Amino acid sequence: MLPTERRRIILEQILVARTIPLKDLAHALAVHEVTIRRDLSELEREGLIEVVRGGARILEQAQADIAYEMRANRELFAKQAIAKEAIKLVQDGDTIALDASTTSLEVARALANRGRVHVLVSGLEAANVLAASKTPFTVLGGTFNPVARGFSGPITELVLGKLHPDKVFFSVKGLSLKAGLTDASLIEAEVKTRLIQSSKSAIALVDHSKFGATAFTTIIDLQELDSLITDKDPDANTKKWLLGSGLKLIVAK
Amino acid sequence: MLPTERRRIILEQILVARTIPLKDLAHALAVHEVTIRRDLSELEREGLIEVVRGGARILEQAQADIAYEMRANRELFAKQAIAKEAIKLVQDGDTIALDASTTSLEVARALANRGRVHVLVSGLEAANVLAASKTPFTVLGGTFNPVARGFSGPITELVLGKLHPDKVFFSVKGLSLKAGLTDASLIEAEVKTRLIQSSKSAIALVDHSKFGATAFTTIIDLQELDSLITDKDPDANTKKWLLGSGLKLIVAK
DNA sequence: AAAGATTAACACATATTTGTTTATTTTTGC
DNA sequence: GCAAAAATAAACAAATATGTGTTAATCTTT
Repeated sequence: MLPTERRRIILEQILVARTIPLKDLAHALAVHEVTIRRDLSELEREGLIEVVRGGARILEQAQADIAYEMRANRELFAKQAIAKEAIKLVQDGDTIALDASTTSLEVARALANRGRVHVLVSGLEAANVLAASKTPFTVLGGTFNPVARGFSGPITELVLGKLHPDKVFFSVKGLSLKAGLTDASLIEAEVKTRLIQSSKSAIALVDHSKFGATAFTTIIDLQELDSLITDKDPDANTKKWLLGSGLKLIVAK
Repeated sequence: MLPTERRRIILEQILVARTIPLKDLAHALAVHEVTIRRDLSELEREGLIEVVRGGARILEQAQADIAYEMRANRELFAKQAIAKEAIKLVQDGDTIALDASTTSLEVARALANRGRVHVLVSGLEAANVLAASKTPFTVLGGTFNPVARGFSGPITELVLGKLHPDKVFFSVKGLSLKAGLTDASLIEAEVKTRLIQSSKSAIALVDHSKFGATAFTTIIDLQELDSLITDKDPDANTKKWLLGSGLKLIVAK
């Protein structure tokens, strides 16, 4: 195991437990206490945790970053498979809008260097990915939200009122029969709703871990959706409901 | 010399010469040809150059990135000194606008974690710096310009029409008696002009390497400027001209 | 075919990572 | 307060990884 990987695991552990004894880490990772101690100093130097006697604890200010990183890596394989299907829907000359989700980030990666498209992004990471490639893109603008690592708020709304992308790809926190497509934050959900309404075609990217989950607020009705891409077949009831609303269901393999 | 530094030098050489023989590099850097060869493979792997028989050549698509990096590092010390003076002008509760220049990037770094300010940025790098810190900020939005690594165009103008920051810090390409404050690109200059006009106070950041230079297009009249921060005393004539227009001249030491 | 360029294989020096041991500091129970 | 226990820090050593140069073999170009 690479030192980097070990440190990532340590961070994960600290994030869920908020505080963790050094001995537990040494035992769980089967390395010497001194090694863990050195890892913790390194993570402290990076400003992610605070070393305390007997172990370490999370720094409040680093929580958003770590949580984002974990979110981006969770079900990464599924997200990549979904992104691969997503870009099949993209045609030359299209203007593509992406929300600030980690699934859309994978779409941005897949879109990089594809050429002959213009991308509209609302997330900082997607902007960085596209800036490193040669894909032309426009940032929506707005106030930075450290949790979502995206831009939202009145400036974003202002810009969205003027733009009409051909296709919007977006992700959700939950997909359930009783609540539909839901998201965790009102402000982020508002951006998604606006994006969807201003675009000619809306495509939801929903990996299987979102099935059955209900988050805080509903984004849109299923009727407004054109396609839904996922990585596993949903259960029969959900499938029936999805297909019943007239959308195109794409299952990436 | 660190391998990284050697590779940076190689890139610089390739950028100016566009193509360079392997032997020249080996000789100039006083290392074995094999070492250069391995450096070149690494740079090729990173997508920055193409290895050809006898040496290497620049990849068109990487040119903007490398040029930006070089620009950001040129006169870095001067830029940092200027940024240090700049943040002395910032007061708690201020809304600060930054253009996409590499000097403003240093201001963003100096501003990070200062707290109690809201920053308005038009450059991607500054956004990344602020996102890593805890400083709240808003991105202007707009279409990404790979050369300036900033956002500009109609979307940016739209947003600027609505916002009125307390202070704007911006840099220029040239400062000369005959043309005033000038910049290289019309589109970028337009963003700067709008930024300056919408803000309550405009502060130019001009390191000494810009003295006497005239770039393509004039940004604003000196009269519209409140302060000018530089790192070396300009010549007597220029100084007289600057002070004569009623602005505050700050020389960082 | 000869010259030049590239690749591959090996060796050496240096840097990094990890564990062990020992000394020092901090905490805790009395 | 003091002594025992626990935690930390410092110094050293072994193992591994990385960077560099040498040599020899192979491939391109002219």
